[in-house]
Amino acid sequence: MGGTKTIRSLERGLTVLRALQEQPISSLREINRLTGIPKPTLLRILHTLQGAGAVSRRLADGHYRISATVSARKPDRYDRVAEAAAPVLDRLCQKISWPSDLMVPAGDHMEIRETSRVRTPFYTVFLHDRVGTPVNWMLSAVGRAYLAYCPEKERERILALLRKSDLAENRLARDEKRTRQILIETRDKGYGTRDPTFGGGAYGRQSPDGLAGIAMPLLDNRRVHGVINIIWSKAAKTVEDMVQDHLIDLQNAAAEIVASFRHQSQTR
Amino acid sequence: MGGTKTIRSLERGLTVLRALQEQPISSLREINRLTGIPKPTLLRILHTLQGAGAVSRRLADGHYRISATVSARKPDRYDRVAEAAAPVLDRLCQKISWPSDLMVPAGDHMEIRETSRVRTPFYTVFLHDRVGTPVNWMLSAVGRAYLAYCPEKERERILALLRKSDLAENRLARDEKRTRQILIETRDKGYGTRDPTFGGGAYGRQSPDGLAGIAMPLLDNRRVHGVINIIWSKAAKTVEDMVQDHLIDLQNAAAEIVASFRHQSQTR
DNA sequence: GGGTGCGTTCCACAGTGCGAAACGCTACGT
DNA sequence: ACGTAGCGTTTCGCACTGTGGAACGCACCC
Repeated sequence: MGGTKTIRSLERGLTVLRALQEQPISSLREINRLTGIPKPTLLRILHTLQGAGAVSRRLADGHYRISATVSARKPDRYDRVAEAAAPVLDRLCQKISWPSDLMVPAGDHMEIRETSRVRTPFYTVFLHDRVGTPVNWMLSAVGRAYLAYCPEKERERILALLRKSDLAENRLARDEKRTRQILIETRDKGYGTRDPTFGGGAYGRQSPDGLAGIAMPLLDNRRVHGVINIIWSKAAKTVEDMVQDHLIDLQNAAAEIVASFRHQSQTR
Repeated sequence: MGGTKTIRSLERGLTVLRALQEQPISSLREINRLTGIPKPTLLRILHTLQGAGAVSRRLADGHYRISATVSARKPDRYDRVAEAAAPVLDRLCQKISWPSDLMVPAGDHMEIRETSRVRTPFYTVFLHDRVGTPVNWMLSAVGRAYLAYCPEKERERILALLRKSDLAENRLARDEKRTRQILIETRDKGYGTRDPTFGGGAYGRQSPDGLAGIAMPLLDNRRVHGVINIIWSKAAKTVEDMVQDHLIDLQNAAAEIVASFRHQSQTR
């Protein structure tokens, strides 16, 4: 056992992996606390693990995330989507300068799981929302895109949940006719847009965020793994112009995410 | 990405892990071929991985085996048992000088999945059989122990299979009454023993191996994960003496294997 | 008994990993 | 607006760790 020499740097690398298995998303500081390894060394280790595809970084806050192909416990389904989405959203943001989010269902709201908001030059505009921020189903571009494309059974379950809600922003769910029409329109266009009255977030936000967005489902064989969007200052550009210029990019991004997600699933 | 330095030794360690994920049981030579890393370096890496619990060695031939807690694809159920059994069988062999096997079901026969045969001083006596060697169900100590303790449904399935067989050594399965009696006796004793006519192996072996054995199921909550035995030269010791001296050790070993196997399963 | 294929050990050298300290950036508080 | 605290990142010189060719030991096979 301890007879021949062991390689310290490798031991420490594995220590980091084990720490990340217990806490799958961690900041540098947390990994440092967990492992006791000095931060400069950790940085080198994490760089190496990243190069080997064993960890990736969350765009939103730079936290380190263990890759699904390494993690021992089976990861949350949406974590795997987030991992696949991160590099694609990053590239998209480099290209079009406006940021994107990945949103996933979370009960009576959607929530942000990944975002390239910090990667845009104008990022101060987008600071309100972080990973985990709840977003309304019925009024948001992302919610509408999801509902329009998800399987009927799932849609019914979500709508039933919303109908029970007393919140003003969920009231629309009770108007079955208008709901249906909105979803049909969404499918016709091929992307989701905000309700004109919607100012971002969920559970009634104080002040509107002044943003606009278009949203596209991550459609994979009739299942929807989440939604990605493009968001921008309402003042800077009309929805029509954005669609004209970049809908195709959003579509490509969605396709790419789904493809790499499916590839990753195969290996497992 | 490549901006900051990466740690070569860690990269290579991960390379080895990936190689082992593709080929979960490999000799040093094979890993060398797969990775291109020189053998002395590999030895150090594998030592380190072993110390971290990421790989273990097969007793039988020293091959390296990726640990179930690291392997990306879900491992064969019995591979996990073998991994848990290896160190226990090793210790047992150190203690009592006679070797053991771990046997698992494999259709119309059982098969050796792990063994401490090479670890005993007298190991030339036991060289006939290796990992993968088939062993008869009805006549062997291990087969009888398994059948005596496995769930009834499974037992019926196996016996039905054997009744269809035309081989001489499976004929006993058609004698329902005697079969039942043998299993009852086995349960009464608490361990399996060979049929007096049995000379080892399966599918009719040329010459009897001159060994005797006692066998104990790896019983876990009504499921049987396999069987372990102790084998020795028939000439050296009677079954009674062996039971007297070491049945308790065999029982302890079985319990220990099941415990560590369950622990390992929890983590996953 | 010589040959072959592997695993393992040795050892001298060079490059690699190391971490304290300094730096930069953002968020907060006042 | 300014100061402070908390993190992530970069620097840099030193020590030591990882490296791999060569030699060894051991089974196994002609």
